[in-house]
Amino acid sequence: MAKIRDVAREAGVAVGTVSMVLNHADYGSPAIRKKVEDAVKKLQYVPSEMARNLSLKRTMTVGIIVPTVAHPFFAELVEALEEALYHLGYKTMLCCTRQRENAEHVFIEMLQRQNMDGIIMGAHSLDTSIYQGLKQPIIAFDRYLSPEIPIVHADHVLGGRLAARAFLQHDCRHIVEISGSQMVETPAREYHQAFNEVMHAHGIHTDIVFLPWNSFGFEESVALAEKIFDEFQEVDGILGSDVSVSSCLQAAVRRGIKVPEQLKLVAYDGTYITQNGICKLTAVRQPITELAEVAAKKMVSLINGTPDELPWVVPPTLLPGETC
Amino acid sequence: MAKIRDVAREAGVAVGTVSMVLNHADYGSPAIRKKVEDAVKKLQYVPSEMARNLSLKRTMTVGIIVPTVAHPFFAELVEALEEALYHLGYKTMLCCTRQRENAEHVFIEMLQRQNMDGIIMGAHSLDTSIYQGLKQPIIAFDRYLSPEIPIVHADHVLGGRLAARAFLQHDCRHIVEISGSQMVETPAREYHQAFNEVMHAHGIHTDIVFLPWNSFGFEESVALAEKIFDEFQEVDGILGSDVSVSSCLQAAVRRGIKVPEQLKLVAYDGTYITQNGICKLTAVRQPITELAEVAAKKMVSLINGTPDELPWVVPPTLLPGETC
DNA sequence: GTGAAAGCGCTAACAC
DNA sequence: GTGTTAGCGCTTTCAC
Repeated sequence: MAKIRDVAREAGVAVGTVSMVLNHADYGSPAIRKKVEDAVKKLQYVPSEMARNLSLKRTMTVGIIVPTVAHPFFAELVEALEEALYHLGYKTMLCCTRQRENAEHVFIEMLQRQNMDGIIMGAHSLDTSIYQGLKQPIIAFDRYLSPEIPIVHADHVLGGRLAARAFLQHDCRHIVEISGSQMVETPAREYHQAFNEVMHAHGIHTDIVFLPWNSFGFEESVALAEKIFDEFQEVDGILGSDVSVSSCLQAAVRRGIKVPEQLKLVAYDGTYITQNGICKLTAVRQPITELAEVAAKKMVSLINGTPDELPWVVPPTLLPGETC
Repeated sequence: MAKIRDVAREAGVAVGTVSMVLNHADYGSPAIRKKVEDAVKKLQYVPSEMARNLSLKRTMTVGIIVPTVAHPFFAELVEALEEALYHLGYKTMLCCTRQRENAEHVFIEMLQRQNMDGIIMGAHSLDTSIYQGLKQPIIAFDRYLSPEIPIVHADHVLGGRLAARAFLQHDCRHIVEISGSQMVETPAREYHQAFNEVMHAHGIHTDIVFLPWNSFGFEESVALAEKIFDEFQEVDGILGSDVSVSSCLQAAVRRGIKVPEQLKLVAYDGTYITQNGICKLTAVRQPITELAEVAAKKMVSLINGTPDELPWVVPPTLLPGETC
């Protein structure tokens, strides 16, 4: 493996010159540049990123922590983040914590070891104390981790109102809301509050049921759907995440409940699964791509210490469908 | 940020001693070890991974290239790989190529720059020439990339026969197979061959339709499902990937076609979506977790130059369901 | 067992 | 402009 010294020798210039030519497009005379480039080609020289990292004290790598990637929302999120980071010149390190609770500690430690320039945290975290006093850049995605950690999220108050507006166009009397675990501190909780406010102002009854902690599989969701139909016989509207609501749709089909005639459904998230089921689900779409772009850009700003003016909150939209 | 020199000074020992104590559990007297450990704690010393990498010429990082992560199969695969690599002490770098064709070049270059110790390649690749003459460890996942690149995959011949056996228990006369693009060189193609052999031996008619190149969305799959029902009115069995077949199931429900009475369905992959739809899909399950473990272990063996005896091919199983 | 010192390969400041 | 050189922080050989 050729190193920079070999290139310098081959080109008949100094090491520093090679480095400058390679890293600064406006350095050196055309003649010198050509000599260096020829030498690089001849020796098939590829600079060592590790040495570069050590010298520059950065890795151009951002870590993403999510509970799982086998879930439509996180899958879209991770893909969008990876894409956004890539275009900003950053690589993506992935950590899925669902199967091992301690993994986030390890990942945070990796951040400290400077293996990564920053972390975008999209996983639930019960123990937020690890984040206290961390100097390195962290951005939370739709999670309250600690007062100092900035957080990117959709405008869930608007989201809740959009969902409410959808239901209000019809004549629902009893709406069941499916929520994530109460243990998780997330802004997403606000959409239920905003939704309830509107519904109660209109005298509509709402019940709320909770998914278990750290539940991202379909199994729990299917089970919960069945339970809802068993417990709330008179339910005529359901609001919940894509996965929850699509499970409800399927359960409804199995039970011969007609959607949207007897039951209205609104999914919160609007990932690809709302568009490709038995029918298109009416959904509040979280602007995942935009959120990912904001998170990525904010992260780069944080790393470079160059603040930007991007808003931390992005508005969701209503995706019309056939279920409400 | 404390460095190793500070720790050495604090502990009253030499730099080399600190390094040895930290990296070799059996080095040094208990007294010395304690002195070092105390100093580490006092200074909150965290070793720099970058410096370590440069010295050791390795990164303990493996890259994973997939077309997308917003697809059940790849989502499960990536998660399983990340998990397996984690337990082997490796970090996971993620690259999704669906949205940018050139990304795999960049990733391969990163491999050369020693940013990663190896790559597990799960993406399609039309231009396999980049892989020629690469010295660094690459493992292909269910893809033929180049003769020298080893490949981990399920036993698709067995998979095809399992699918055939499922259909043969019923009285199908006309089966449509949905296949990935013909442009992709993958062992997975073999399951169609094996399946056809058995079916034709039993005098059963089969047709095959192809998904477009690089198609991993549900949209294409839904469109194809509709097309199949339009074109092949007398179809009474469908075999294809999870996504394709679940799209067919939904299209069938919309058209009032009774499953399994009028139409038998077998999904090839057996990801979580086969278990949580309108009904459980009968499926040939690719052993994703095992495949990921094999790939991860093989990768580590390749990196360390310590060959193992694990088989490269893992048998699939039949997941009983309600659709065949 | 311990300390000094030579790398690992690159970057950038500093003289020429 | 160009060449020299001192780091970046750690690992590990090699004398003591």
